[in-house]
Amino acid sequence: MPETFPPPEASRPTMIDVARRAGVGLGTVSRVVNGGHGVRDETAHRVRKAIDELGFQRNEVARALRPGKKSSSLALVLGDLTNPFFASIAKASLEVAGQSGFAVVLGSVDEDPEGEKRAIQELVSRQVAGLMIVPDQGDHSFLAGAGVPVVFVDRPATGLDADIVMVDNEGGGRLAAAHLLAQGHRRIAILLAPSYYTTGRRLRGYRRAHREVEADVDESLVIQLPEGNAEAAEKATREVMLRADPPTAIFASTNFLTEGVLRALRELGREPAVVGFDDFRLADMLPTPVTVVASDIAELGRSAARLLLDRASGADRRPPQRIVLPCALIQRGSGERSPDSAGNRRPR
Amino acid sequence: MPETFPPPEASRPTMIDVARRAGVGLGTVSRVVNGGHGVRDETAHRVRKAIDELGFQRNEVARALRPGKKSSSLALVLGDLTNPFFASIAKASLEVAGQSGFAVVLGSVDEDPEGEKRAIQELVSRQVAGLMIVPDQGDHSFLAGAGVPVVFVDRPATGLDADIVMVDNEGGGRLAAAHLLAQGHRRIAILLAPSYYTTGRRLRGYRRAHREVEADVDESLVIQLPEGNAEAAEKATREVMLRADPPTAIFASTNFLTEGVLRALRELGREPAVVGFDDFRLADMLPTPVTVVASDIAELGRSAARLLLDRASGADRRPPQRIVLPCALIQRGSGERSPDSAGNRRPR
DNA sequence: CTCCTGGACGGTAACGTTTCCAAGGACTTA
DNA sequence: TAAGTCCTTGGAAACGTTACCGTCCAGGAG
Repeated sequence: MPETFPPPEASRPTMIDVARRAGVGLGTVSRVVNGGHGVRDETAHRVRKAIDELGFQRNEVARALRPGKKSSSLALVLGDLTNPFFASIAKASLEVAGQSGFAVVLGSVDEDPEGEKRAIQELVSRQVAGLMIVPDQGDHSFLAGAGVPVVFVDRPATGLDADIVMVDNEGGGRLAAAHLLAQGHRRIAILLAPSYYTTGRRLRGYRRAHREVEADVDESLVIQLPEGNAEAAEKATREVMLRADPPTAIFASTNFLTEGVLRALRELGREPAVVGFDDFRLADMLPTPVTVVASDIAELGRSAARLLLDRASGADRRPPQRIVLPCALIQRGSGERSPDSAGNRRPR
Repeated sequence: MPETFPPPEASRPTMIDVARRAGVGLGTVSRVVNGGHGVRDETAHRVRKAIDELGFQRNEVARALRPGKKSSSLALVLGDLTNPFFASIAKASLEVAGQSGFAVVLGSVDEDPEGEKRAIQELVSRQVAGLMIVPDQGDHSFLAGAGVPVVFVDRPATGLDADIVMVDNEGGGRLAAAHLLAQGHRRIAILLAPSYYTTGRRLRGYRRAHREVEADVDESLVIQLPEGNAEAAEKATREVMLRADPPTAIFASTNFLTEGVLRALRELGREPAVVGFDDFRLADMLPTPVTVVASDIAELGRSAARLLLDRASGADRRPPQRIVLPCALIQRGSGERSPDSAGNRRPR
């Protein structure tokens, strides 16, 4: 016979069941579950025994219903998890939250900025204890009255005075450009993903590095891409390298962009110096290992989660914090090519 | 003066506030919010107006408190999000769930199998509507009475008769080995991560491919690694390649293992044929592009989420399903090296 | 011995929603 | 016209927990 699947709901035991079994009042069970202050040892023991026997587990939803009590979940709103950058943030924040018994609810936002707002409000309606947001531009003032602590990650947002954890983008951009300039490069293309706050800062660092050695920036080498993916970078690289006056070096301001640059260069058989922003897996295994400006992305996630947990618990009442993590240059080869070697060279 | 931060909680409006403002009863507001059946258009309109004016948003926690009503969240329990394999699953399931208005609560389990159990029970206590689990071995019978639908992803688990979505591991293993055998390879090492169900099946396919061409398997080339990471694979590869009778080809049964193999080979300057299981970013950009057996990982996540949503809504009452996705061979170069070229060759 | 104090515990009112039931009105049918 | 039916609506109970407010008892002080 066709058995019914799934099996019928077995209702889980509640505190009332525990109280009955232990022969105590409901309030006492609650006290035991929440740390057991003001309960005699012997009573507490009896309650704990009943809990074990029944396999009782507190219903977190009912708990979160009480006023003031937010649920023990943090929300994390970010873009494409397939991007190792976001994945690292997610993993790290998950770890920190988990250590404090907090779960993490994920909201992904590949779509419009309107989708981000919707996702955030959805999460707020789930009474999360705090929000970690990698904002995709746009105004976040609608969160002002939500009564939920917010930490922005990787980039700031307008309309809300909240904590933020980010990377020293300007310093990193400067580091990359300065490294190339120091080797004599004077025509350094920079590829920028559209409208990200971060890339704007990286560009600033790039300009500053030029100023510091009194080099001019050829504005035609500051390339704003229509999209932030590898394909756009590949196309742009192809175009700029085929110009009459190609750059001798390329600074890709994002890990995906770096990938696109490398693809285009392989196809063209050209080898300008290349520095990428953000490290990526296998960067050291490519035909020419890739020099990058890297930072501790995981720490970004960890700091955000820590900060948020402190805010949520009320332990931290300081004005909004601004945590900036340093960047470091990792030299692997692609960024150490001299300007002369940038010309046409057909490998293999 | 030091202003207090964060600002005091602004209590959000409830249905009761909406009812008062619209001059209707509480039940009517609920009906409107849930689709508005059985409410006169004019009344519904008045209620919606009040909702907009107050900026009301349903409290999902209170909603989930009602018996039978699970929260509109799915749980996803998996290992390291930093592994693109898991990240793809997470992203895809997030997308599908989001389209149905479901959030996804993440539980990560890098630790012991005991940690997995704890994480799962935590999520159950949050009244999630369903669980997607990438089980890390071990018995899952403790979920039998939980009354929550479960879908296992990528590998089965014991102790619970639930839906499962996975990849044709045996077929993929066979595909890889057969490809190498067809080119004359007869000494094909296979690297296996420890105790994963999946790698066991891949080994099976490897053996089957050998049987099909009546080739013997040299058992010393079936290498069980102590750990499933790149370092272990690197070490094992070094050892096996330095033996008197090294293999002419290597089949790495996992994306991380493939990476380790490649590192070791680069260091040794040897070039046996290499086939990896699971595609990975930049595989085509390496000095010798890497041939892999790939499957649609995102589809794994999508299927799991779809199945779970159907179960949760009660729309699907069939006995446990078993969805198996196919694998395909992607030839890029590393898997097409002939047995003769496997010898010592120091590139550049 | 009586009164008071304080710790331990039981009971109960919320929290915000959904759902069920009953009531009222309009309309149909005989 | 009376009875019945359907649609709309309001009200109240319930979900499982926490927090508050009593009550009870033991023990100490007067």
